[in-house]
Amino acid sequence: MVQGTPTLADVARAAGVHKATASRALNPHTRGQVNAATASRVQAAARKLGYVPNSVARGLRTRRTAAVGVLVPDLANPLFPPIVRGIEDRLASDGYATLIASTDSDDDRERTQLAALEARQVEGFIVATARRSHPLFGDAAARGVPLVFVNRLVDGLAAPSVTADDAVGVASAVAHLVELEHRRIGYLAGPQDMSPGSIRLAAFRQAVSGTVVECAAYTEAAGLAGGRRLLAENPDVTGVLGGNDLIALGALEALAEAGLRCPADVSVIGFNDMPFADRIGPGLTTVRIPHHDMGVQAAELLMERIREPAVVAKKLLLPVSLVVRGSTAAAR
Amino acid sequence: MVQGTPTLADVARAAGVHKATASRALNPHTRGQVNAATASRVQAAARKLGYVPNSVARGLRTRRTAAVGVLVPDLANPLFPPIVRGIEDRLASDGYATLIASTDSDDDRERTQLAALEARQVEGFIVATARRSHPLFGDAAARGVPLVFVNRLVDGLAAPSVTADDAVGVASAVAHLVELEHRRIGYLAGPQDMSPGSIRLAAFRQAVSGTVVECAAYTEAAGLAGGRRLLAENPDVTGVLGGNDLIALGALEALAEAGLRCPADVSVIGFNDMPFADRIGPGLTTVRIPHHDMGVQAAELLMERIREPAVVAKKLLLPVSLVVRGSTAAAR
DNA sequence: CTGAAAGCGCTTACAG
DNA sequence: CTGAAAGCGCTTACAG
Repeated sequence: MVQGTPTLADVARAAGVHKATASRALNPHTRGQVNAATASRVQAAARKLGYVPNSVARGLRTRRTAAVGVLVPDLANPLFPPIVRGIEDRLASDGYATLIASTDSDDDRERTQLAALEARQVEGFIVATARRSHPLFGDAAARGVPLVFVNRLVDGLAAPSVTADDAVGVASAVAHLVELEHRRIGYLAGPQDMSPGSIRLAAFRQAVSGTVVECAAYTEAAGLAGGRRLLAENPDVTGVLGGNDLIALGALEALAEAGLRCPADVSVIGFNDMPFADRIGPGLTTVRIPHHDMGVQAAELLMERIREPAVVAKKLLLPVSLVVRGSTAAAR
Repeated sequence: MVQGTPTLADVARAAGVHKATASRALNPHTRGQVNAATASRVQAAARKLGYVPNSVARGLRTRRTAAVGVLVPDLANPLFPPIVRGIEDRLASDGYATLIASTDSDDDRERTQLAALEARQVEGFIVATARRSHPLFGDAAARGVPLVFVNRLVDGLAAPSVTADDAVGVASAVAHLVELEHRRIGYLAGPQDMSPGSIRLAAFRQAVSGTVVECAAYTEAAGLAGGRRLLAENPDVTGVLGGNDLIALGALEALAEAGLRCPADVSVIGFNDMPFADRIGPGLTTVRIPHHDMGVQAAELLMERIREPAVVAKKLLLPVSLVVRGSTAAAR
């Protein structure tokens, strides 16, 4: 009598075969090794008993858990959910599970979470938390842990990555402002210790000469503080580019504080096209990055890496597009 | 010579003890059974080798994987990330991993994802996808799978759950409109096959008599369609309550289409206080639910359930609060 | 306090 | 084509 969840041994007994045979009959890869009649007998027994293979046992035996760890700074940050959703979709299509961990960009939590997920024998990681100089992930890569970075790059590390084409994004945002005859353009840069911050800033400097203020974080609060500083340093500015949408939102607040209207007095552009950017203020003009697809591609790259660890690491730059909304208008 | 990741056997060899002893020395629960000197020798060896226990092997042996499955309709829906973040935080503090799956409220995907996570031997589920009548989860509960519902209830199921106090939320929203002297109030109800939809609608009906339009989904598009219908049926309406924030956003669009201003002509209230509700339109007045805490409490309840499966199921109603912003004003 | 053995549920060379 | 055996890396009664 079978009780609890049935095991392979139960199925084998019910079908009158050895459990090795039952295993072969049930696994699509090995089904060909089994007599067709036997195989269907086993399958019938499995169905009848409601047998579901125990993934933990299989994972221990095969050393393949079909699970992947995803490290994000904060799942509640609107940038990440669509990326994670893309990851999840791609992984699920290969039967892989998504283990998610928010690190709050805290070194200790990062280390702990990475270790905990490694202990669970995940087959690889998708990392959205990396700073430009980040020994933790350099070490992991060196240890041979399959790793793909998404929306982030680590300096000097030849690991696969999927990022948006930040440089083109900034260039097209600046071009848009220039076309609207803005001549005094300010940039509220994001933190320079993460790759998007430095890449976008470099692109801004290459595109135009303007006042640059570095914000302490990719947050509204930091954008507000940065916006105040920008207006203090350069009160005549007519166009402001934010390092991301949240910084741009903070900039909108700084403008309002200063009694300036957007876009009548000052145009503002964000970056990322986060959810509801179209509904905020006059509608935020921003650079759209393909969030969901970034997740999908990152998962795809990781699957490749897991299959072929030796293959050369690809760095994917996904195309961006400027989305023009109400926050930009001709210079006054 | 040890190569690859060290196992318990490697540690035992290095410390000159049997692996059973090594296991006991390394596990806080059993450390007391081991001579203190031996224990520290083992721990030193483990540290030196960089030993990390293999969770998969442990899980197979102990039947406890320290992993939990979380089922959401769509992680990219702004309602869920803060809840999931709360879940994750609470689970991580007990060393539990969070396995996340988006189901798109599709029956097949739900079934598949549930089965896949069960096959991975997760110890329980937190379910945010449940409809009021949902045999899948009724069956799972009957099978003895530990289950906690969050933001959703299943009719007639005595499973633990964490929901916001929807009835009080709607009552306070209506009271706010009434206080502002609104007399013609409309309600854009969410889908009635999910518990928040029916609970909120019942609360609305109890609070006031007004025009009710049922929206097909908790989306902006459905809110727009519903808003149009509401204005067609009741052009004099001065106060609109949305079944959630997204529906309220759609209502704002419907008003704009009809040439009505918010709040000058019509006041609008949402539900949930999703991220950036304060930045949308005139600032959305809405009922705040404690997203993060709902996640934390749901995880807490699940941990209890896993520890004590027989204990009576608690249903937690978390307090809500009306957040008054620019989208509501005195009736014209 | 420690060791030897069994076993969690699978898969997979190895024989036959 | 099928079976018997070993083993993935742990934990835990059972002896001693």
